[in-house]
Amino acid sequence: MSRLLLRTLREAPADAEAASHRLLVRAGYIRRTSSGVYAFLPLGRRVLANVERLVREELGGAGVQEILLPALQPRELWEASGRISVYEDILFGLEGRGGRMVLGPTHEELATVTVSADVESWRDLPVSVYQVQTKFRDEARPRFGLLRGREFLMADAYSFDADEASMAASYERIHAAVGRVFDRCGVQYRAVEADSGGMGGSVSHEIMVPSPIGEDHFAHCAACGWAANVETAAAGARDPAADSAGPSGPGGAAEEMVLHHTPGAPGIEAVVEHFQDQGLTAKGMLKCIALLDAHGGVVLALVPGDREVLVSRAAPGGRTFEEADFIAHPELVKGYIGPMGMLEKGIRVVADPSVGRPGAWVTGANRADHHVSGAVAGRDFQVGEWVSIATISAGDPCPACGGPVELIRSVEAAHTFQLGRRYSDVLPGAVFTDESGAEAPFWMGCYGIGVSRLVAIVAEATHDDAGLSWPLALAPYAVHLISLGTDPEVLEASEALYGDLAGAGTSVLWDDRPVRAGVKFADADLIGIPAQVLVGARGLAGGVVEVKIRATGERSEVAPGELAAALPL
RNA sequence: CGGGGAGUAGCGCAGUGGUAGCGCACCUGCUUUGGGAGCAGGAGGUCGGGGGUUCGAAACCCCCCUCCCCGACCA
Repeated sequence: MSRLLLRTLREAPADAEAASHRLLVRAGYIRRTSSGVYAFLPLGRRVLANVERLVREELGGAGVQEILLPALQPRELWEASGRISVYEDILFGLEGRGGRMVLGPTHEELATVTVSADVESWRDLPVSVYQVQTKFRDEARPRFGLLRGREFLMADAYSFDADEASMAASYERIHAAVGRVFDRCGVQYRAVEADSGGMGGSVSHEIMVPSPIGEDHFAHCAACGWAANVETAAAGARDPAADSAGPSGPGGAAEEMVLHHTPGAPGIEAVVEHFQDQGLTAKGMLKCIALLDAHGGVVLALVPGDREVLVSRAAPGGRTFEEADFIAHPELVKGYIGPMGMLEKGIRVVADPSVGRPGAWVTGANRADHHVSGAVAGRDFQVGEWVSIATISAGDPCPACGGPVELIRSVEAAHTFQLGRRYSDVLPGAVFTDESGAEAPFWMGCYGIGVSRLVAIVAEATHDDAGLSWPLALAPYAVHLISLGTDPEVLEASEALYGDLAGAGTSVLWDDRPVRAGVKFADADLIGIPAQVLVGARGLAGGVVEVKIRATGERSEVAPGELAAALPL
């Protein structure tokens, strides 16, 4: 340890917010070099290598073959797959001699063309590959140290199959292997239904680790175990009485709609404020969101004012209106949209079932600075399609069993996708010859594990006030051997123990520094190696050394000869 | 991208126009030595960069860069 590139800090950098970030920096595992970019120092590198080892053992054990794709990718490949527009904002671009290049934010395109070059026949399938690679994403806001960086390490796997059923089987097998990586890290996690987002495909799951610093939420049903990311989970059918029970505000019992002048009040909050003395809450507002579907058609999505619209359900492949879209569609007045007459104008009106509850709504009047009250579905406006498009909230019924769901803050640790033919359909040569002799595109899956992120997740989950506390599987060393004092007898005994342990294949960090005991204790707790072995003159006089288990603080005294048996290895 | 804040020694910070400082860390010596020691001495700075105001700028003004926070966005 006296020669290790390591300096612990008593104070954390001011910019470190998360405990994992502060401690990893203080304990000398990582150091920031620019926003969202970190250097791994010797201790950090060893933890990272341990995550990689688990990944290799589990994915390799599931029959996935390790490859290494370039980080440097031709921009053309992204243009060919059509993902350039989705990823443009976060791509690091470069000018190269051979044309424009990008630093890969992910590797679906490259994996597809690389594997397809060597797979010609259905006889070669299924096949799957993985790599552990640095990804580059110019994140708008890097955060929490290793948790969200602009450069980070990911293990990404890709499966190739001849048909959909086979793809699903590969997906099951590899998804299970991904789960085992997390089992071995000792973190609590849950696989939840997820949105395919920019990746494409249909079925998708995220491995979510509950954490107070998580940036995502998932909905979870304790009764049946159903779980889904709130970005994809639609609220289940609710008791209409529950939704209409709240005050519906002005015009609640009106026979007809009433026009109100509501100057400068776009948005739910402003309108609720305007009518607050009449008891209006967001639940009594009808939220109307203008969307463009995948073909450029206008969709008006209706949900109660206290909910958000799930764009991926209301208009699959579509997006919300931007400024230019409002200019192109003057009948939709930004901030004052109402559903009245929209269906008749040929606009698709999609409403969440909860919009059909009894009672009237307050909503936009399709006229600047005006809202209406007393709007009733079926009487004052028509709905074309009833689809569950409202976000789920805590307490909503579970879509699977009807029990109440809870929302859990969490970190996305891995994400897996059944991609189908999203990439093989559009990239050149991503075909094989099937049993009938015809050319067919691959059925693919992809699987990403945030390797460097996992280091932060585990640090976050296992630390205490004194510092880090690694599970054995990820610890930079298994044993922290601490020599107390400079007594030659102590150093001699320490060196002998070091030799015994190392000889038996145990990784040992030996604190042979000529510093005071207190400094060593504090550093050892900060660094968080699972077992500490204390060698001091006091113990040696009685023929023993001390063992301290970092996670529990449990201490015991053993004879040096019996040390190996006393350690949790 | 919008709003807010911050850049002074490796880390944490003070410094309202007149010789650039403190704590931790670092180097030397002595004492100390089982939970972040004490004393003495020492080294380390383009005060983020550029321009301006001034006899004089770390400080005041302008531009730029970097970093952080809230939001928007996002496998």
